[in-house]
Amino acid sequence: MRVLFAGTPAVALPSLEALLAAGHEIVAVLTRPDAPLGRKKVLTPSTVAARAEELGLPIIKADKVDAEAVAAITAAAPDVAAIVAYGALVPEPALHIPAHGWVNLHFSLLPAWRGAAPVQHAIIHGDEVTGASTFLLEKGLDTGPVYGTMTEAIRPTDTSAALLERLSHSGAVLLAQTLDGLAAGQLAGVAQQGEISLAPKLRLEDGHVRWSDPALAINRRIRGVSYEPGAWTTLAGQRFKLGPVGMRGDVVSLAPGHVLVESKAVLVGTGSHAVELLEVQPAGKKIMRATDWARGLANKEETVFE
RNA sequence: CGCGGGGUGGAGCAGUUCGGUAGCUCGCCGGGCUCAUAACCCGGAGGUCACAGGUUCAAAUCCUGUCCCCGCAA
Repeated sequence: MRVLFAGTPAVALPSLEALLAAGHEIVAVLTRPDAPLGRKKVLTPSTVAARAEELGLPIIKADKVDAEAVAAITAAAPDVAAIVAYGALVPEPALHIPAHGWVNLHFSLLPAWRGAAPVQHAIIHGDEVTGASTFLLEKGLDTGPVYGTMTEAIRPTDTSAALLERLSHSGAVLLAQTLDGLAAGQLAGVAQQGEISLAPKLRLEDGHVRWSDPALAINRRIRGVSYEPGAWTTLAGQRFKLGPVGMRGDVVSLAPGHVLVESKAVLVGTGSHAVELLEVQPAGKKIMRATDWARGLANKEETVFE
């Protein structure tokens, strides 16, 4: 089929590759415009744009599907649009350009975790299983009929970044299969059934660790917000970033936020038992092992996170 | 010129206010103790103190400029 591929970040890349490998004709790639990246604000093309460039595919750069984008898409005359983490909503009129509509690869088992950050919310919520779904895009947010799903176990140490990486590959296979099914005319969408939950985009504040929370909740929150927007606490009023932590159920006497430096481990008290810090990043410093950070601490006994 | 922190042996830091050739906790190498060890004891290697210029008898430390890293904000 003639496919319009819409996607922006690295997580969309496996899907693009899978569709090409499956023999679909990518008539155009819709992606978000180059954005300033990092402190130096270097204008950088999206991951998808960069790859599409290499492949010599026609690229449509738009931060939203406006009249100009609609014209470009129409001109490309796709039979179907495949959309994976494009980064903006597709307005109603554009949904009807391809005969088969827009097929979205979403990283949850719909109707669970509708929204921009399904993987993150699944981890924070403590789900043991998640997955990916392909469905027909319609006006409502992630509400369309589902074409196919695949499941993926959430490992106890999974960060959103790691889980999303796995899902981006397994989901790509699902997306390719879905398009194959549509091309063969053998696939019909099924209305979403089950408990609905919402997964709005995470804010910086979502990464703020509350030490009075139970260790398990803290562990999940940190993994859920890693790599973006990142977990943090404060130390002496300054931002202190946290990598995933280990669980130390044997230490229950440490007050929330208080730090205990052992010879080979750095522990922090929570509302339940202690957690072990593994990688940390104090303000103004590079990311470092928690044990290294603790080595340079002036007064270890008085170190308390707010 | 958005605000701020920082560049000191392999790692994390102290020392910079009040100049006088470098210290702490580790790691590493060798030896010892031990059934054994991430524990302990003894010894050792390793640093042009980011870079350049300046002041001075003398600069990690004072002055000027440059590069790089990071937190915040956008």
